[in-house]
Order: sequence, then structure tokens, then C-alpha cells
Amino acid sequence: MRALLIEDDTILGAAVRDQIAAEGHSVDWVTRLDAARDHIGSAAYDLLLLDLMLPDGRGLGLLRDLRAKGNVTPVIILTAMDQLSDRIEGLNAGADDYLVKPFDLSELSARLNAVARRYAGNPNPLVHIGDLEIDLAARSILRAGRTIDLTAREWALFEAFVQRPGQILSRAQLEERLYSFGAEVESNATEVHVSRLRKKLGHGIVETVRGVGYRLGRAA
Amino acid sequence: MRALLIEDDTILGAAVRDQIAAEGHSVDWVTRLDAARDHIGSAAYDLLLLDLMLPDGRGLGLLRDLRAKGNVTPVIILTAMDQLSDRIEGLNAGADDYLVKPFDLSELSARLNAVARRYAGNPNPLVHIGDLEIDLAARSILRAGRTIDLTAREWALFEAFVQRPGQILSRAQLEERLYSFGAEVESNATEVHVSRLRKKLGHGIVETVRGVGYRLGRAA
DNA sequence: GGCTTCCTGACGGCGACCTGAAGGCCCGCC
DNA sequence: GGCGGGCCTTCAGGTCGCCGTCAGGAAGCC
Repeated sequence: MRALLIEDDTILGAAVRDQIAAEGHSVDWVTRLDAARDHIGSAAYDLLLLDLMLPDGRGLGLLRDLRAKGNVTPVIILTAMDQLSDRIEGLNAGADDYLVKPFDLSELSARLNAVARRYAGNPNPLVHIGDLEIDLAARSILRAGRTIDLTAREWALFEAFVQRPGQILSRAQLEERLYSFGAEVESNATEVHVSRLRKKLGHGIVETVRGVGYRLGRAA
Repeated sequence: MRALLIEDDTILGAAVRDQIAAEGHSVDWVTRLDAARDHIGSAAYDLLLLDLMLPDGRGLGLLRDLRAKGNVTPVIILTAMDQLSDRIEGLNAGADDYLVKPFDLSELSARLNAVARRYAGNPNPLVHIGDLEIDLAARSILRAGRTIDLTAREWALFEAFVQRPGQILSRAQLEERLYSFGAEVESNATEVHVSRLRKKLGHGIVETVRGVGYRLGRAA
């Protein structure tokens, strides 16, 4: 998916850009409306992320223009907490969703996937691993039509493997992912989670690389 | 399309009437609530434009009455800038949209067309979830021929789930939807609403995803 | 065989979640 | 204007699932 980010705050913009890129999408980032118009005119985007307060005008005009021209590209509005009327106006002008600053990157990620999926019209992007059918956005796993439920930690682990198939992930890398930052684990908690994951998914899925870490099995 | 304009300001009223007529619709214009009731009782309108401050009372009562009687005619509220609470009440009472005075006639025209378009497809599409039959436009739910009544909050919640089947909705997303005009919730009100929703719809419908949010159950 | 690394069952604490009850607000009715 | 009822929020008590910890055993590696 290709997204255009229109945001003049450099700190926020960089964070958002990185997050979208981390999800495997490509991002262009501009800080002004005129630049945005140029980009939209010359490239096909699947999603626009639009800040409303920009140095050369308000973003709503751009949105209205696009919709008036029949452009139906999904638009997510980024807006500050106190600009209620802007949000309302934005939705009325044809925005698909909006995020109130400051927002969690996970929140952004969720909306992103929702919008992308809606736009694609597809049921969902599915990943197949062995006999498992995985819907990363909906956080669901199917085997032979039966759903498999994972807890938060189990899912975080599993997701890490699925997003980097074939790659060996060290314990440290996994723990970094499970525990938001700094939190140290001095027990074998990760091992335990791997064990529980295997119990639910079967033993061919996660493979031990002795002395190094874990990776997806070759059943994939 | 046939519209009823309920507005006591003669200058604004005339302008709105002319604009709607210019778009090729027919308009009736009244300046009082009692007259509005008479008209609605005796003719079928496709759209109501409702001012909230009228010489013989507040327009909200009329709106509530209509919705209570099952009337689903689209309603656009006309309201002054400073009456934020009225707008919230209005949307909760079942209005489809609103315009803040003073507004552009082009603005009016856009909303008008949006509403007309939205309700052009006559028979409402039905959504089936488990043994429930849902008519999103009419706000009705049937199980085995019996209707299930939801309160405003309950419906808002349920609608959110129905519109995004399979997707997990975080508390933040749900609350943003329930209280879209800025109010913050620091209690477990959302949980309580989910609880009541389950009591009315059955326990297979809304499913908890611990640590993440809620989603439609797989009974669907 | 001895050492290290890894696996997994068990368990207790904690926090997320659920739900009944109470109080307040708003609205319609008398 | 007072009264009653519906709806919403808040609060508190209780339940239960998840997670970290530990320990004993299994599996690799020399």
C-alpha cells in the first residue's frame, strides 16, 4: 500500500512515517498543501493522512477538492484535541476516519489496516503458514475452519515470527517486543510463552535454534 | 424529493427554500412546531430541515416524537454556533446531520444531496448476525420476528461492531464513537454498556478480546 | 557421563473484566 | 411545577484468565 502523509510537525511526521513503513507500506511525506497537491496529481495513493493545520492553509480545502473531483482515496485526518468543529467538518467533507493528537502508534496502525482493508474491498490479507490461516489485522488464526485463540503475549510472539519468516529471532529481540521498554526479564518467561504457543499451534510451527533463538519452522 | 423546512427566521428560511427549489426539489416551509406536525401527519416527506429554536418550543421534541413512532425520515438540524449541547442531543435523538448557522448555501446543497443519495435505495439492506436481523438505517433488530430495543448508547456500540465485522475495536475507538464530541470517560461506562448489550442480544454476539478490546463473536 | 540449554507442568498473584446497585439528569406527563 | 421513569454514569465487589516464577526432567553437545 502506498500512503501520502501531509503533516508539518517534523517530530510527529517522522514517527508516523516510520510506523507506516514498519508495517510494510511505502510512504511519501510532505509538509505543505501545494506539495501534497503535486504528489497526488502525479502518483496514485491508496491512503492519505492529512493534518488540518498546515503552513499554507487548512487541509479541509484539499479534501473537499479531491472529493469534488470524484477522488475516493481513503483519508484519515490528524487533528488536535480542541478542534472539534474541524473533525466534524472533516468527516462531512468525506474523510474516512480521524485520529486525535496525541495518538498511540498502535492506534494509528489499527486505523491504517482498517482503512486499507475497507478500500481494498478484500475480505482480508491472509498469511498461510503450514495449515494455519492467519489474519494479522483481525488477530485471528484458523486451522481447518476452527479458530485458535491466543493471549496478548502469545500473539505478540507469534506476530513477530510471522512478520519475519525464516529469520532467527533471539530471546532479546523477542523480549524487546513483548515488554515495551527497559523491563528486564530474568526468568524463562519467554520460553514458557513459546511452549504455550506450541501447545496451541502444534509443534511444527516454532522451531528452536539452540544457543541462538527461535524461528518459524519449515512447515511453512 | 420532497422536503419540509421548519424555520422561523424568514430571511434564512426563504433563502433555504429557494436553494432547495433551485435544486429541483419541492419544499414546504413552516415556522412553527405545531404546523410542522400537521404537515408531517398529512404528507410524506423525504427530508426534514429542522431549526431547534422555534417560537412554540424546541425542535428536539418533534424529532424525538418522530423517532419514537418509528419514523425514519432523514432529518438535518439547523443550529446556531453556540448550541453545542443541542447538536449532541440532536444527533443522539436521531438526526442524520446538522448545519451550523450561518452556513453556505453550497454547504446546504452538499448535505442535501448526500442525504438524498443515502436514502435513494429504497428497501433497507439487512445484515444478519447469528439469529439477528439488523436494519442499520431503520435502527431495528429482529430475532425470530420479535424486535429488540436498544438505547442510544447501546445502539451506537452495536452499530460500530456491525459495521466492522471481525475487526477488534479498542475501548478508545468505541468511546470515541460513543462520545464523539470530546467528552472523556474515565470510568468503565463502556464495559457497562457492553454488559447490557449482551443481556439484550445474548452472550454469543459481542466477544471480549482480553487486553485489546471487543469484537463480534463468531456466532455470525 | 557431565554439562548446558531448553521444555513444560504447576501455582499464586494481579489485574482486566463483569455486573448489580445506587444516584443523577433529563424529559414527558399529570 | 412536581412527579415518575428511562437512561446513563459511577462505584464496588467478585470472578476469572493471564502471566511470571520455579523446579524437575528432557534433550543436545562435548
